[in-house]
Amino acid sequence: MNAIAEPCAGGCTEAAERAWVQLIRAHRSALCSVEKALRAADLPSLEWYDVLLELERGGPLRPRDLQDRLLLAQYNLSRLIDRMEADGLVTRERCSEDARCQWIRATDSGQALRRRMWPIYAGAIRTAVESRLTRAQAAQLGDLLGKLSNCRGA
Amino acid sequence: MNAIAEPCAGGCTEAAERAWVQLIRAHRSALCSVEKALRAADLPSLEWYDVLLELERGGPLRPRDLQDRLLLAQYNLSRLIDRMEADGLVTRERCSEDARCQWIRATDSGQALRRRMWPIYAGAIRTAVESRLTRAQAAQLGDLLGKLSNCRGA
DNA sequence: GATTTTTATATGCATCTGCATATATATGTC
DNA sequence: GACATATATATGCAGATGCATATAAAAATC
Repeated sequence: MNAIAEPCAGGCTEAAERAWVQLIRAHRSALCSVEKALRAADLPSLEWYDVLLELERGGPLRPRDLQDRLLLAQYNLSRLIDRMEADGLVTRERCSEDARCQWIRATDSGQALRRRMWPIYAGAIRTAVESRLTRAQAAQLGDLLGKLSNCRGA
Repeated sequence: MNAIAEPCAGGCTEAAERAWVQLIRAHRSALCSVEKALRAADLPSLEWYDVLLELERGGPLRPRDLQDRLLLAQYNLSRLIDRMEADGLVTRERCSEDARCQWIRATDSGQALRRRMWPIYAGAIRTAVESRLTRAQAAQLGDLLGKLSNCRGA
């Protein structure tokens, strides 16, 4: 997943192109620094954080729900849950109404891990965003970006 | 690489957090749709496009230069060039002044491939950005995002 | 109520990624 | 100019990703 620059012609407006390119650069730059910080602190990747957070927020969730909220591909999420389950961070529980589904729940140790991750994560957000934008600019950026999302993970 | 949501506390401002979360969502959503379109058209990933474009723009470049411009990790780029070379899209050429370096050049077939990719790519940019933002908004988004990038690939 | 279609999840396989480290050449220092 | 250090690139290996497809249960259709 990438793409950092391309010429305009028979294509799209310059402004759109620039926004696109910068979106990719900014994302790469920001993500790369958080992931490094997490690894340096011997913590797992952000995906794990996101899953744990959604579970804490939304009570037990089905993989399907996580998939929608996190925009992850189905097969990826399936294996992510495998790994997290193997690490004792979440549990799977077949649900009675619909035997296809299952409830995923964060364990105590999962919640504890998430709390340990947050300071690192927040630090990265401060470095990547807060230190470079005013509050108003950050708010505006959030609004503009909000208009762009909607692809389903798979 | 991910992260889609997390609570604020002992961390960062709400505005920064929201911008962050939306950055990740927007990126995931946008990238996912282009990559799908490219695959559907039986074309390689955006990374390949980016490399080819940089090479066309900047004359022959050293892997090191590409690494900086595309924010790719050194070992990743090294193998990406392997693959592209194997497909006859770029050539490597040891350079005389510094025997550690090499010049990477796009072949004709590389350039042709890039041109074939562009319409798909541009279409994705239109869908992801142009159709959702006014010109002015896109320009503003580009500016704000521009303030966020700077991590080196490795 | 048997058959098709749809939804939820899992998995084999090839490819890609990240990490740590290797190799080879250049540069700086004494 | 020998020796430490820095720069440019490559690679073995483990783990993650994407694709296609499998399984299994629900819902819809007849």
